[in-house]
Amino acid sequence: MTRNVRTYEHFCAVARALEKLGDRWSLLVIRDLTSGPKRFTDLMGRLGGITPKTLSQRLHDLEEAGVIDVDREAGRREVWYRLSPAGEDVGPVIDALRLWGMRHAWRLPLDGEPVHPEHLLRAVVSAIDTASEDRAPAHWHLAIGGEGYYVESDGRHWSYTMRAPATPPDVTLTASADAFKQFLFGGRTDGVTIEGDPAEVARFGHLIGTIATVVAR
Amino acid sequence: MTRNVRTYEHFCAVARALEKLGDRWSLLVIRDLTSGPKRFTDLMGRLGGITPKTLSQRLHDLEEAGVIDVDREAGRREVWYRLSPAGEDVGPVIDALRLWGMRHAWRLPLDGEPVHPEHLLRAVVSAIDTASEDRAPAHWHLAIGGEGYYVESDGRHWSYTMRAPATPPDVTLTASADAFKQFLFGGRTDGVTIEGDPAEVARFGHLIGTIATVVAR
DNA sequence: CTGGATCCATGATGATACTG
DNA sequence: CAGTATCATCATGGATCCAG
Repeated sequence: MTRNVRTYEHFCAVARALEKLGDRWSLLVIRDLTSGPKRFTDLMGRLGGITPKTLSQRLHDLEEAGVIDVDREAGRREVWYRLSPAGEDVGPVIDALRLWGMRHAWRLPLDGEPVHPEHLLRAVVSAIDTASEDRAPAHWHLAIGGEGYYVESDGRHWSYTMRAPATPPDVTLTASADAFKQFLFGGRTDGVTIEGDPAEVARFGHLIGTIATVVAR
Repeated sequence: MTRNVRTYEHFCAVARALEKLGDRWSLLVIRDLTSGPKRFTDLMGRLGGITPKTLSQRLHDLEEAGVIDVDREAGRREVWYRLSPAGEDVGPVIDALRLWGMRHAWRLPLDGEPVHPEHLLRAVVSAIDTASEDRAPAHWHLAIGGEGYYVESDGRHWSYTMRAPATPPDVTLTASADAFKQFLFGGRTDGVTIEGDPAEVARFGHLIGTIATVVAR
């Protein structure tokens, strides 16, 4: 509201960007909108710890900043929030933060700390795309906790998506959210089913291990 | 101090990075250390608007986070702050923010708003490196307000530095800080001296104009 | 039930002055 | 030069409440 107090008044594009994106929670709201439009309560559920007051204010600020668009259709209860084109352009900022966080601020999940498969998978994909030379086309289907997640390489880059690519998967993994976490951090395959051509499954296992080469020990 | 209150407690590398880098002023402190070690008062001077209390706290937090190293030599008054290797790795985050700020949060400087040539030049270089196909080797020497700034292309990327490259400059520009600002924003060459091979000078003028293609209008 | 708004407590930041 | 001390203000979190 009193946003004019929160400017830096530097003539610098970095400061200017931080005036719009730098408030607490703002970049996490954008992070959670990169996978598609969400409602207020969807965001509340993902942004564990945020209060409705703060989320409401961030959404207003980001709308005013032109970073998100709000769909309020008359006669419909739900309000949908989605990234504007400017909001989509924040992607590289979030990717850079993720990579830095993996390298320099990584730790195993605390007991009881919520672990969302999407955050885990984005970290894995980011590690593979950064640290592996293997970019041959591939498509993995991961069914985690009943939700479908997809990882693919188009031959040049690895990417993460929540919609199935047109190609059939080379590897299919099925697990609960907790079993998947155990698999990633401990290599334990209890409760994890992996199917596919053995060579592709071996490649999958090897690439998943790439994350260890990115995080600082 | 009570930093444990300021965690997000998400298992997500983005949130983890923001816990260490996301406080107000933190990324601007890092921005101003990317051009080399600085003393407390150097930083106070560049970070217009920060209070000594906040700067002191940010420096402590960033030291504790492993992002900066502090040189306190016994028997010497000055304390020098410089980026640690983890701090140098924040560079891509700041570059991504700068590009976003140029695209989506740009405006002309307000009257009286301090304009540091370094911030201006970094924006120019970022624009050229992002939006121009011309990457042929070059070296520009800009003497602005008595300080030397250097821009060069190694044939693949444009970069900014405060130390002179080994090669002789293709273009030399001399101006006061204000005249340089007028030159960049209005194309006015009053008080600006430009020397060099005419073809290289023309190329310089053209590339400087690249910034207009990056910023959103 | 969703999508918030309101009230209060506390922590973070700012303004100003001052010190080893 | 490199901060600290004090006081004021603002932003955020926690809990609760409310309208459609």
